[in-house]
Amino acid sequence: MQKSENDGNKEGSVDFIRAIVAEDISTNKWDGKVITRFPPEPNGFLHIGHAKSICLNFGIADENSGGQCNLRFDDTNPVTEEDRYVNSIQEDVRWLGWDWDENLYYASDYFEQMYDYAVQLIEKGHAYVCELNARQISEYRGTLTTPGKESPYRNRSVEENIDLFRRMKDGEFKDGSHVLRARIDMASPNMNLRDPVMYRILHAEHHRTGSVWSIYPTYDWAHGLEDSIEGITHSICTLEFENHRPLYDWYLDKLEVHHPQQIEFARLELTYTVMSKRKLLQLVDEGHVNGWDDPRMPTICGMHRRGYSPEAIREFCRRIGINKFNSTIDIALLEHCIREALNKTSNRVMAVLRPLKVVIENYPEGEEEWMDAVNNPEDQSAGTRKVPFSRVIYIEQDDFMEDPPRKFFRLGPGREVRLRYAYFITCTDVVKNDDGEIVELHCSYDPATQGGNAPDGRKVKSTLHWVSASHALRAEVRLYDHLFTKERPEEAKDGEDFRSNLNPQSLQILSDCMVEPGLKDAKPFERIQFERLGYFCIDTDSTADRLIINRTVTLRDTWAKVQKKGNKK
RNA sequence: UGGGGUAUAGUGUAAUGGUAGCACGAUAGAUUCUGGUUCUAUUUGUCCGGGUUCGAAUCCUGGUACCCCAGCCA
Repeated sequence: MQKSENDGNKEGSVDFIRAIVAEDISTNKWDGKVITRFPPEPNGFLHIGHAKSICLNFGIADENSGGQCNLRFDDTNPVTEEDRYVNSIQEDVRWLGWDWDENLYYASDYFEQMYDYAVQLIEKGHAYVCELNARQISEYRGTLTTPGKESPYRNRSVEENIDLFRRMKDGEFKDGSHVLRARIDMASPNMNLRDPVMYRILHAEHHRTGSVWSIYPTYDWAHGLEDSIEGITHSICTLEFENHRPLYDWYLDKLEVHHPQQIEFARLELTYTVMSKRKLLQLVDEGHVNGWDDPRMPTICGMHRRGYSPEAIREFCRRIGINKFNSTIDIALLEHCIREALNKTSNRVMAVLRPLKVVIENYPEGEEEWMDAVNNPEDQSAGTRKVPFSRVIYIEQDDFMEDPPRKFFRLGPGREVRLRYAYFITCTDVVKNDDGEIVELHCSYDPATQGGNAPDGRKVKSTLHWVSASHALRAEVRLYDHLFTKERPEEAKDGEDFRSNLNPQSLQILSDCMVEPGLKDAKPFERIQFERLGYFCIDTDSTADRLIINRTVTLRDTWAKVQKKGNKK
């Protein structure tokens, strides 16, 4: 995984972060070491945006000899964090293909040391206990254009601060009554430097430390320390923390401890979806989707269930690059990456989503043949299989038109097409019900075309997939489309929000699908291609007697495009 | 009206003073027992204005636009 040879351009072209790392190695800045970290807060599920960060941090560690990437849970806020998130995050990172070896850490492991650091700062006169309430602190902070006011508690003695801080820790005070603040500059143009809060009182049960602490460090105080304690060399984070860097610098300098280099990059945005934890949570809570692992969600577990492969996600993260400005990636690139990966790796199967019965009248009743079919034309080693053929089969409703337009190559009255791996058939009759709907086709077959080739060399314009009626397995297939109808779901009318752009057709359930019998023992998460339709994945809801299958993504479909264009005219 | 960032085809990303390239998308064609895959071709770009230079996406200068910051969230 050396060098992301960014898409065929000159070798050695790397993103600006990797360039910094390479430079630091060549100058021996950190004794040639590279230690990064992925620091999620265990209060939610990982999504594709996190994958970008994961691939960056673990990727850089992986590409450099002796590199190391820590998985560190930033668990400084007990009221939102839970063990189940710790578990799912580890699962997702591992599934994506990364390994933190022994380097699994928790911010809460450092609570004692952070407390000592805070005492040091107090002793040096750099921190004080403030008894202003939250609203007052906010008022005293001033605004973007006007300086703040100093807290009346700002000039307490060191002794008094030490005593008060200890009592905060010992649980003597109520939530919100006291905070520990850094003593910096209430007039700083950078709001983060206007005496930021370091500790707040929270009588809450922490998922790891239980009730031993009644004060908890804020992110801004804790995060730089965590990196410092772990000896992180390159602390990679997202753009919004750029404004916080001077504060982290200040803490680390006052403490005179190891000082990592922070580098900021832009978070991932994707068209037709939302990425913020808050919005994703809302989708789940309000039932717009069926949980965090709903295959429509951009969560890692959702994409896993949908049928995405880790390789495809990693390739996507490699291709989107790293930058310092907000950009929105076209979801078509993600879809391209999954098609590219699955084309090479997934076995082909025939399945009919919307069955149309076809009776081959000159084929002997009660007879069956097992046709040879190639499992994966892109991979010889995948071998072949046998597919049963008989007198009554199903084809796709879309593959027949009674009055076909010029560009429709498939079956129509009097037309001849090939049944993949089977025979050429010609439509001889169309059977309709009382409502005029087509319910059945009668066809004849040419015995000489067994296997799918005509000895006389005649061609057909199209090849259809099919299943034998008496052999086929029934299945429920879930078709997914973009979760939102707009490229940028946030762009909603006045008084409405992103939910107004939800796509009512993002999930379509087909319950009478027919698939090859070979899928009998398919297991959840198994990925396959249904020929001519798309890539699919066995869903976790699947049981021994009920096959449930997700459509990951369609195949590229030029016929659909032709149709669309026709409709517009 | 404060501070911190950023600007290259439709989208994303290269090019650190020397031919603006690549990918995705779109379009056209070839091949094909998947209207898939593969292959070929076409299309569109340096935010704007000055300056330095033989030569500027790159350096200087003046604008413009967008993003972030006023949680005891991370």
